[in-house]
Amino acid sequence: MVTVSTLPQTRSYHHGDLRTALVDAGLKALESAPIEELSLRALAREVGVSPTAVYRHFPDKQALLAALAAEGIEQLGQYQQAAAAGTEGNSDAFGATGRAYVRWALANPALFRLVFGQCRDVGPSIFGDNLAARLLQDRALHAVGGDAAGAQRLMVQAWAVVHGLAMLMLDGQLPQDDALIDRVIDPRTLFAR
Amino acid sequence: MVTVSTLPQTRSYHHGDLRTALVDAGLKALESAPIEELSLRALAREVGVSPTAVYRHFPDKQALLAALAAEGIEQLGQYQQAAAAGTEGNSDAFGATGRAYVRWALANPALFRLVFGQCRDVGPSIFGDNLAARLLQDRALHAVGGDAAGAQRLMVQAWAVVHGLAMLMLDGQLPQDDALIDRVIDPRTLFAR
DNA sequence: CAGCTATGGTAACAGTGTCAACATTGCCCC
DNA sequence: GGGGCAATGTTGACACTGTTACCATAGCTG
Repeated sequence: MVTVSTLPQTRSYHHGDLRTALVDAGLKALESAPIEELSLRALAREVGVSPTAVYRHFPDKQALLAALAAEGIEQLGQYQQAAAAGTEGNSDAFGATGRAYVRWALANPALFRLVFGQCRDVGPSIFGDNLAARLLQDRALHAVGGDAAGAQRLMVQAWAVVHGLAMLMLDGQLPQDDALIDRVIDPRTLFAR
Repeated sequence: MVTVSTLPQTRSYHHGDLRTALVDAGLKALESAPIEELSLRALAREVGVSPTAVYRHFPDKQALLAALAAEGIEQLGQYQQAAAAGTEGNSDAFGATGRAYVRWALANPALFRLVFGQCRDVGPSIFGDNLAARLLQDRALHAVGGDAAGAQRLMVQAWAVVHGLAMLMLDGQLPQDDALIDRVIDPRTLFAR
């Protein structure tokens, strides 16, 4: 997504596509600042519009944040899907998508936090109906020998490891070390077979 | 900690022990409201003091939050230690402290978030020099057969699972189901031996 | 072209963190 | 015991925030 729309040169009274301009500005802001420092007025200023114009497109700040989070989910999903695509049938597909999850989080800290702080049901969005999700589910089923409950458990365990590692690294509790990611997310040592 | 100090009945100009009163009020506020809704002025109002009196004891809001986080670390550490105490020598000491970690997080959501969002180096505080920590390290060493690097990896993996599960449950991504905690944090299925 | 509706702007309000200047108090030392 | 000083608390103000009520513009539709 992120249709840049940097063409409001016509400086007319109406902006043209304020909504996506705000979302884009928000995403850009989140690249270099934490969520708490994201202000509606600053965004409006950035886009060259009055503070209250935002309210023609979002009922409140929460709604804008939700829109940003939706973009984040989309991007994370695509990133995971891309990571999984290269490893079809590979026995390490599970690990590959997990490492992609963590790397995306480290690359987009504020957006990652926003996604999980703002959205309910991210799980279905990520583990839902897409390539990466089906790969994971298949692999989980194989790993536990066709036991559905066991596969469910394995999925949650995997999600927890990956999410926890990302969070601990984002919060500075663990070094953001690429090699550490590989060492921790290693299906050979992580889960009992 | 949490020395209640509810004895400012003398209504003198000076409060007596404003600092701990503010910390206590902050901890109480975090029991029923998220961090973003915690305001210096509200806290001062609660304690019966002018907004700027806070600045005689904390250089800024960040410092107050840090003090609250320190209390949180203390409490979490004690809770873990208590959980580990009952399982000395037990083969499930590892799992027991992990489940305690998650349960404490669910019981103190805002404080848990504050601890990990505010403090650097929580790891050393928790895995440092205390009963729970030594239990964990011993158990990790035994599990991997005396290999120090392997034990380190196991510790990080365990922390990640536990932290991730707590976060996902706090953020509503997974149901806050007690049975689910037990199912996920199960050393028999979690780590390869 | 008239007018309605979508979109944008102005002014204002309550609330926030923070600073500078002033007030009060408890305590130490002569 | 009294003087003075440092610790502690207060007042007033500033810049900023999200949000609302009301007004202005402009683009589409009849």
